[in-house]
Amino acid sequence: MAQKQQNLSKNQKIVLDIIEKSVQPMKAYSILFNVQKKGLKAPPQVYRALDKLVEIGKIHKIESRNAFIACRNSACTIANATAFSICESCEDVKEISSSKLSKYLSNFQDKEGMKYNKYNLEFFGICKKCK
Amino acid sequence: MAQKQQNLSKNQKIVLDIIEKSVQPMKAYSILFNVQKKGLKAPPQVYRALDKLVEIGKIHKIESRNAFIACRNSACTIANATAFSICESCEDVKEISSSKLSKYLSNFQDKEGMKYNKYNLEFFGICKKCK
DNA sequence: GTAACTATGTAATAATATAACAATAAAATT
DNA sequence: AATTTTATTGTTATATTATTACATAGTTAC
Repeated sequence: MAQKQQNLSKNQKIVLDIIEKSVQPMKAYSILFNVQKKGLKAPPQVYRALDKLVEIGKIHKIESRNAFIACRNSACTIANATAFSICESCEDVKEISSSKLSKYLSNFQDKEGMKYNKYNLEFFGICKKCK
Repeated sequence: MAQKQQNLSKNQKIVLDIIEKSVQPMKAYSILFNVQKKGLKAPPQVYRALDKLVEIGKIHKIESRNAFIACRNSACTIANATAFSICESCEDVKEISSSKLSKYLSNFQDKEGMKYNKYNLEFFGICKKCK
């Protein structure tokens, strides 16, 4: 599914483009290497774009892997409720889009009654292929 | 609650000790700095201990913060089902121990029926103090 | 058109983590 | 007790991930 790329700056488009073309999460320096032919030479150029893209929900950071993956959710503005399944063997990562799960977690309240505005959930296991 | 420290090596005890004394998550190099008086001079000494302590569930890594916190759960062997609440203002981190939540997540299955053996969940918000 | 804001380019460096290798110590086996 | 195996330690160097700081340029709002 193609994503709207309006409102994005030149560098943000370049970085998003390379991430969307990758099935798997990409590491920042791998992105940097891949966009050097497009003129982005230094880490801050990549990290700034990444920060913005994460902020607006176009991509998500897989925290346990320090890697970035394009958001494939229909809405694609869900920067605040993310869930992933990660295969510990082949490192395949998939975003989980379960409205049941997201409802459950968005409504979750801890004992002190603290209300959360954001969560990130990472599941680990062995995928079918690797079994 | 004091934790059993049998089976732990010298360096593992030293590192666990410093983490348990801290209310808040500690970063690896902050730990290193703090244990230098005890003779641990180099990063690998700390990282090895951290790896082992994470593996056996004595501590957990807060992935979004690259920091380590002592496990306060009664069982304290829960290395495979972790949930935290993180205040984005004061960076206060608390481990969530809700059997309801852990049951829900441990039983969660995605569309492809992949079964997970591990998860990590991080909630973000503003804590009561900071409100 | 100028002020305020956003984005860019660049160099340097900070922060986080691992590889590789030599040496010791502890546990298990005989 | 000697041997083998396994886990742990110490150390140097380096790899990987991310930010600071500053100069410049483009855009938007008034």
